[in-house]
Amino acid sequence: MSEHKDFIRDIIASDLAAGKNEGRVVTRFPPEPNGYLHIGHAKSICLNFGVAAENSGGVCHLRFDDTNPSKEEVEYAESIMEDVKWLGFAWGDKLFYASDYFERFYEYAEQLIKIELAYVCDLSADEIRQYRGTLTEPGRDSPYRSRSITENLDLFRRMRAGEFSEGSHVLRAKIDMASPNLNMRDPAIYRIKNSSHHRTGNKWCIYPMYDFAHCLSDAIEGITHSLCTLEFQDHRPLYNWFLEKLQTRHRPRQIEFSRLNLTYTVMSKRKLLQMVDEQLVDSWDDPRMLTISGLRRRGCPPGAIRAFCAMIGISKKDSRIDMGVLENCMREELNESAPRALGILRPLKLIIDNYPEQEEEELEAMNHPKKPEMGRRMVPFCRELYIEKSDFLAEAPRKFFRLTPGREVRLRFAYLITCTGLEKNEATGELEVHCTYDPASRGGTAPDGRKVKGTIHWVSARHGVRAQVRLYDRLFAVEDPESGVDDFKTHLNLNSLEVLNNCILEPSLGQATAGKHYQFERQGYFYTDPQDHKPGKPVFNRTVSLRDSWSRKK
RNA sequence: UGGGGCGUCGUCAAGCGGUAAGACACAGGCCUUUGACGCCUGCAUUCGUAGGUUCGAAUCCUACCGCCCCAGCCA
Repeated sequence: MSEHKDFIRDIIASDLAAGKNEGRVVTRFPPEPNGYLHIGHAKSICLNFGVAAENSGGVCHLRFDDTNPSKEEVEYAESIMEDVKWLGFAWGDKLFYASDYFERFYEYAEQLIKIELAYVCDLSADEIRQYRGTLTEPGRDSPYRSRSITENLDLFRRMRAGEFSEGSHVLRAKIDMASPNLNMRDPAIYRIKNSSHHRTGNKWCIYPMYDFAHCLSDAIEGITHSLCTLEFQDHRPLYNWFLEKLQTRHRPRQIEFSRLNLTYTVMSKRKLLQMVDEQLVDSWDDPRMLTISGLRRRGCPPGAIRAFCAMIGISKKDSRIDMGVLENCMREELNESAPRALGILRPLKLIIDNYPEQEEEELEAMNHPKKPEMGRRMVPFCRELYIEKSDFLAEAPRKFFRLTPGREVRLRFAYLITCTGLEKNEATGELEVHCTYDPASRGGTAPDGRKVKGTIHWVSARHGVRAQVRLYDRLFAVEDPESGVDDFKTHLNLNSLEVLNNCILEPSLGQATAGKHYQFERQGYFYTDPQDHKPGKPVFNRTVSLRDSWSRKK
């Protein structure tokens, strides 16, 4: 559990100390089911569910903010529930839908009309915009602003009854057309929409706007602290206005914090949707996407996302967090939990000239260098192996601790070998590295105790299994794809996906099941693709590479 | 030029009048059968700028500068 203190937790603690809300702490995570959740939502989920969990008796509701049927779908609602669960949070029986309150919202709206604080306006959308004024000029009252209560009630009821066409009428709050806060210039609170709703079907043809529905939903559920992002700061006066005028029993307190931004990616649902629609990525769960489902498919453990959210904190400052922070959280968790294995991404044949042609043996390997309880396994060894292309250099600098003619290295868990040269196989045209091994060094240490700095990984050519490995990189080539005048898509990293089809893995991985994490030693963390991987037909996604101070130095 | 916010290390972020936490990144070193992991060391005389109050200011006051959000019948 995060022990992090931030200004929101401070406020909640002091509200509690002041005896507010009868000591209750009730938060809510209120997604609109119009897209998939991304890591920005995870920040909010961790905050809301986290705050509830940290306070005894605290509760966090999951509430779908489904007031705009033209954008919402059950598919999205289902994915959202799956994602929240996967992240490790439980809402128990506190699952709500704003649409379940439609009748109550309607009653509240009539009440507002009866106290002369709402009116039906016949202006068109365009006219309303013109009447609203600008940032520096006040707006003008709508000619329909002074309709009588009876007339408003009649009109509003006929709106509900479906007597009017979309756009012809709207119910507005009567506040102040001269307010410096544009949200207070008689905002629309109900509009006519002839679309069928994913939960209420065709029961309604008028739907409440966010500003009206959200505060009331919070009040109905007895939310104590309504946490949202910075862009809603200007809506807070409106939020409070509705609750005060309607004299609701509960008066939740809205508190805003800054959204999450990460380098080399975009975060808005709109842009993610665009990437999916324009097939710049495969789908919402493309492992390159920072959607929860994309991260999951990539192999990011939920705990890494929680650790990340705890690490970045909560504040009101606009920020853009380095993608490296997220990657590091993945490494940190996977380092603890992922069993090790040997796998060659870009194979290069290695022939041990003094190893008998027909001989084979099994060598013991640890599944985790620091956790003996994770066990050991046997890996087959023979005369011909595959090693990583990048582990051989015909002409190497002094600091290159890998294979190069004349130099000795260790084959992980196996033997010390000395490279004798590189040759081209006349028959196959394949490049082959040749070496000799020291039979006395079985296991990887020489009896004479000589030091060998380099250790490389390998897979038996005779026993290894072929696999597809997908390497993912950041989706965008620049830190902030949204800055500047260009369309964000012009900054796409064209090499964000590399598919390797000739990878050779140690045989034990051939039978791995889908949805399993491994560390391929010296390379990174890999995850058997939940959809495409089958035992016998392995497909691995690279979740994140290992840190590599060697390549960074170069 | 209206209103609402925000400005502390490269990036996040503590600090709430008593003399700049921590994390990530970065740089060295140690360890090492993963150039991984781990461990150690270093890394803001300074808190957007300029004044002021005070024995004392990142914290209080004033002015200025910069960045973000708002003119949906989206959320």
